Amino acid sequence: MTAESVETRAERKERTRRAILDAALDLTEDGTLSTLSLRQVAKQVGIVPTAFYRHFASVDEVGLALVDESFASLRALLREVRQGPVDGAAQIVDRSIDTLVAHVHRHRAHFRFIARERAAGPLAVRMAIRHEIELCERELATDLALLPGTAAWSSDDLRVLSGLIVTSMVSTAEALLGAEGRPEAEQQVVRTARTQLRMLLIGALNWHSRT
Amino acid sequence: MTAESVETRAERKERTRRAILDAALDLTEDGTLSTLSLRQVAKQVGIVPTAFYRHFASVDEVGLALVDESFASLRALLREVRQGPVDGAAQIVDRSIDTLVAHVHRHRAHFRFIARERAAGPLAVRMAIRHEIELCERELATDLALLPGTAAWSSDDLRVLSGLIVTSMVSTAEALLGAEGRPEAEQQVVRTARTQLRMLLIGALNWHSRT
DNA sequence: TGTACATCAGTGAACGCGCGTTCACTGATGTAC
DNA sequence: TGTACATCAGTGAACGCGCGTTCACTGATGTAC
Repeated sequence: MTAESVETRAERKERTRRAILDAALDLTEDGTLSTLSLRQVAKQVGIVPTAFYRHFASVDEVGLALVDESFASLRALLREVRQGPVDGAAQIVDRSIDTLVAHVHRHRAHFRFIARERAAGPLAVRMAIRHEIELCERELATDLALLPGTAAWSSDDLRVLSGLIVTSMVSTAEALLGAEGRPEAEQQVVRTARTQLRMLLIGALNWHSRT
Repeated sequence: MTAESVETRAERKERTRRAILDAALDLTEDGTLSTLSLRQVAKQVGIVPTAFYRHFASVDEVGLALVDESFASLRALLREVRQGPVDGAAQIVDRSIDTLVAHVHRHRAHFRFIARERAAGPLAVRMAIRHEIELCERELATDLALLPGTAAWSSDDLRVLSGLIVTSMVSTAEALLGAEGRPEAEQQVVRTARTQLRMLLIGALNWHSRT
């Protein structure tokens, strides 16, 4: 047997695992994790239902793996935005939203999954998602502290602003998913998101002068 | 038979219908509408599964009825807030949030239901909820137009601000649900919500002077 | 290199269970006369 | 007021179906010698 024609047992196993994750992501598009059946997944993957157990102990465990995956790519996105130049507020806003839009396009299934399971998933999955979002808020708060103008802010205020921005971005992502396939609706969502973020930043810039 | 001991057939039927709605609301607490089975509901109500069909054609129809109910009480809330005096911004913020907190306490099950089904419910239910939230945004935009300082705003900007406020309130409601039974966590949510709304309003008040 | 054994991803039959939905029914409530 | 009939909320048996999970298995891949 030639070197390229073989696949080790571990590689085959990994391929099946991937296929299970992809199938779960795909089948979750209509319905939620808790309506997803192990047998449906197995059927789509092309294995017998019992073979599922070689990879995961339950469907919930697949959910947790998908949460990890989704946020791994989301954190990559945030790192990207963060490494950009710190120019004017308007540029930061535009760049952030453009990056978000591109990311939602590339990882639509993951975003859909998170949007659904965040509210309706199994308890363990909901907790995992909540935790990841909190991490995002905390990281953003750290970054905000480095911006000019926030030097005198309390850490509470930084967290509040960070939470507000994250909430707005999450709802923008959800709106983008809702506008799928309708470019004009998507453009409207983008315009709205831009204005929202700018309003937020103006509120923030005027914050301490007012309180 | 004495007049008070009897119940008309229509009254009995209405009572069973109510019991079905309550059971659905209760059983939906863990899981979502789509994992809720007609037989579970019937069992909790104390009727035989087939009797369910005398009241609803499907579980989804129960969901739509619950959406109606939830937003009926929510609109009553909004009317209440709206009829209050138009005093300072800080007072409006405090009053709005206090009213929201009280309402979430009184209608916890309904809010949970909406939070879940908004993201994960059957298509018809998701659409109904989205529509109701849009109505709220539109009504709020109309009210905002009457406030001093927004006279020169475009209707687009009014809608953006309104959307931002509604999004923030929805996420506050969700956070309140998550803080159930932990008063100190709830107080934290309330403080955060207050600061968020104030930041938003400061952004709004400085909006046209900056753009 | 060749052989003997271990590992383990995937198989397939079988199980008991709760599901939505059908159907013909019952008997109390309501109504027309 | 009394009677005869209509209505209709709730009954209960029955159906076929997909579900998660068990178990003993197979046979290709991996490893020790």
